[in-house]
Amino acid sequence: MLTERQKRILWAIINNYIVSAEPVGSRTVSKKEGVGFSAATVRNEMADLEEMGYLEQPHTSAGRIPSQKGYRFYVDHLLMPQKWTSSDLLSFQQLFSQNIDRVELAIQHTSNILSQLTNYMTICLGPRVFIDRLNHLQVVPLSDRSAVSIAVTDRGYVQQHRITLPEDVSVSTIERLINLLNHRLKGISLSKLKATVHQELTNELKRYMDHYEQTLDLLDQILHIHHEERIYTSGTTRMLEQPEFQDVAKMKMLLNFLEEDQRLIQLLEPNTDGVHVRIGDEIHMEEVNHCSIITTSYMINGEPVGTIGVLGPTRMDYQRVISLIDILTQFFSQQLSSMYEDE
Amino acid sequence: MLTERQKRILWAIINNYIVSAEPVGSRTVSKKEGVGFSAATVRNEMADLEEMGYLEQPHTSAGRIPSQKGYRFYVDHLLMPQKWTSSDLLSFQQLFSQNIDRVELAIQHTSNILSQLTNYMTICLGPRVFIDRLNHLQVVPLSDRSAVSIAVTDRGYVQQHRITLPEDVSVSTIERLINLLNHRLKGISLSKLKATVHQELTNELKRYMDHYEQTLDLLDQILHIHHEERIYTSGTTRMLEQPEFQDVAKMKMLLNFLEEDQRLIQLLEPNTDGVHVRIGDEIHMEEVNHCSIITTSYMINGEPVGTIGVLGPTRMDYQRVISLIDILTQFFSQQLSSMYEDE
DNA sequence: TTTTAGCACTCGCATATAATGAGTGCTAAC
DNA sequence: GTTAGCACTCATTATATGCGAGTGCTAAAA
Repeated sequence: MLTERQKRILWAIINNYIVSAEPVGSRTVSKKEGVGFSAATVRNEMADLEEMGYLEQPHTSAGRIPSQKGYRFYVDHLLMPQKWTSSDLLSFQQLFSQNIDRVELAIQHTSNILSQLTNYMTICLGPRVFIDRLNHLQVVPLSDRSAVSIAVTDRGYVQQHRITLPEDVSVSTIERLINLLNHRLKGISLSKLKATVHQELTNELKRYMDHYEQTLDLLDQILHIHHEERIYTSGTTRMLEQPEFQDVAKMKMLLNFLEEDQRLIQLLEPNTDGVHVRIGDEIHMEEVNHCSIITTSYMINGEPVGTIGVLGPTRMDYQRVISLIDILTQFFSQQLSSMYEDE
Repeated sequence: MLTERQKRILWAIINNYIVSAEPVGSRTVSKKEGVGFSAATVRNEMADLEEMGYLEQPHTSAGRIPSQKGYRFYVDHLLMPQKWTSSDLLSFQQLFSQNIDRVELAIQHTSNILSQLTNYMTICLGPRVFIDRLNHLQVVPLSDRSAVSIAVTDRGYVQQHRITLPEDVSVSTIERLINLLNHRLKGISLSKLKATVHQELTNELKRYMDHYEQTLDLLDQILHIHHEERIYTSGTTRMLEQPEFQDVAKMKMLLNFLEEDQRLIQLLEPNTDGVHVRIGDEIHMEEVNHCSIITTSYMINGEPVGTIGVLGPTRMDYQRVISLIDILTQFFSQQLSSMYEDE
C-alpha cells in the first residue's frame, strides 16, 4: 500500500503530466502546491514508486511518467468527484434544451457537445432499436412492382426498405397481408418479428395467401432489421491536436482504426452500470494501446439503449471527462426520454 | 504555343512526377521512352517551359515539377482517353451487380469502390430529393400527443419527422388533414410542398379545420425537408498515404476541412455535363490549395441528382481518375435507375 | 542553326560531431 | 528521516562536413 506522501506525489505527477505531456522531474513536483518536501526526498519516493510499477522513466536522465498501473491507481483512488455549480448545470441544461425531432440528430448533437467540452474524441453507438416494438407497418407502392415498406416502432424509430413485389401477387393481396400483420405483430419487438411470423403466422398465411412462398420471402425483406446500431463520431481532429499524435505513423494508425466501424462497435461494448474507464492495454486493442476510453450508457426511460464513449490519450484528464460524460449523459437520457415521455 | 517536342517533354515530366512525387531532372526525361534527345537539349527546353510557366523549380539545383498551368495543359491537351478492355468492363459490372435496397447504401458502396480503385479520396453528395415528387404522406401516432410523419416520394425516398400534436387538435382532424393533403399534394415536388400549402390550400384548410394556426404549424413541421443532401466520404486515410500529406500540419488542415460538411458541399458544386477537373487554386479554397478535384454528376433516368468527386493531390493520376470516375458513374447511374426502372 | 558533351557551380540532404541542460542517483551532512 | 551537493547520463539542439543530383553555360559536333 502507498503512504500518504507517495499518493500525494503520484497525484502531483499525474496531474502535471496530464497538462504538460512531458516527463515530470523531482524539482517540479517539490515546488508543486500541496507537496512540502525537497526535490531529493521526492526523488527517493519516485524511485520507490517506479519500483512498485506506478511510474516509468523514458530514459535515465528524464523525469517520470505515469505507468498504466499508475493511471489505474489514480482513477481508482485519487480522483475526487467534480462539484458542479448551479451555473454549470444551467448551461448544460441549455445545451440540451434545443428541440430536435430525430434521434440521430440528438445523438450527434450530444456527441459534438461532449467532444467540445472534453477536447477529446467522442464515439457514440446508436440506439438499439431491436428492443423497440412494432407500432405500425405500411407498404407504399411506387409502381406496379416496386414499393417501399415502412416500419414505425413504439419509440418513433422509422425503418424503411425498398422492395420488389413478386409478379403474381396482387396489390390487394399485399394490402390484406399488411393489414393482417399490423393486427398480429403490433407490440412485438423488432428482434422477434421474423421469428413470430415464421412460428405463429405460417398457417394463417397459407390459408389467406395465394403465393405463400413468395409472400414469405417478401415478408423477410420487409422485416429485416438493417444496421441496428449506428456509429457517430465527433472531434477526430481534436485527437490529432494531442501531442501524442504528432507522429504521423500513430496518426494514420488511429485514423485507419476509426474507419472500421466494426472495431468501434467492439470498443463500445455495452456496460450498463455507471461510468467505465479502460486504460491502455485494458482495451485489448493494439491500435489504441496508448489511449484510454471512458464509456457509459444512455437510457430511454431507465432502459439502457446505447453507449457513449470518450477516447483520448492515456494521458487524459480523467477527472474532467468522467464528470462530464456522467452529467451530460444524464441530460441526454432525459432529453431522449422526454421525446417519448407521453407514451 | 508549344512545339511537339516541348509537349513530349512536359508530358514525360508530369507522368514521371505523378508516380515519383520527386522533382524530375533532365537526365531522367532524356532516358524516358519516347524522348530521343540528350539531357542537354531537354535542359534547354525545360528552361523554356519554366519561363512560359508550365514548370517550376523548387530550388536551383533540383529538377522541375509541373506548375498548375502545366497540369492544366496536361489535362486539356495531353491526355488520351483510357481504353477499357471487355474484362475491365465485366469486373466493373460485377462491382455493381450486388443487390442493394437503399439509395444511401448504394452511394456509399460506389464511393468506396471509386476510392479503392483510384487510391484517392472520394466524396459524394447525396441525391437531391427536393426534385422528387410526393407519393404518399402518412402520420403514425405514437401516443396521445406525439407521432411520426412519413413522406414517401415517387422515387422511394422516405423522409420522417417526429412531431408533437397540438393539444386541441383531435386525431380524427389529423386524419382528415392527411387525407386532404394526400389528395392535393401527390405529384408535387418536395421543394414546392410548403409553398403549395400556403398558396393553394389555406382557404380550404380554414374551412375544414378548427385550429387553423396550429394546424399550419404542424404542416410546416411535417413538410420541412431536412438534410436534402448528404455527404459521403471514403478513403480519407488513402489521402494521408500520399507523400504530400506526410507533413502533420497539412494533414490536420485537410482533416479539419473534411469535418466541415458545408465546405465539402461547396467543393462539389454541381456540374451537369461530363467530368470536370479543378486543379489547385482553381478550387478557390485555401485548405485544398495543393489538391485537385475531379467531379461528375450521377443520374437517375437521365436526370442529374447528385455529384461524385475524387479529391487527390494536384500531382494526381488524372488520366486514370478521369476514366474511372466516368465509367463508374455510368454504371452507378445505371444501377440507381434500375432501382426505379419499373416506374 | 541545332544538338550535344563537358564542366564548374549550387544547394538540399544526410551524416558526424560538439554543446547544452534537464534530471537523476548517490553520498554525506543536517 | 530529510536535504544539499555533485558527478553522471542522455535526449535534444546546434554546427560542421561531405555527397550527389541537377543545373546553366560554353564550345565543339552534326
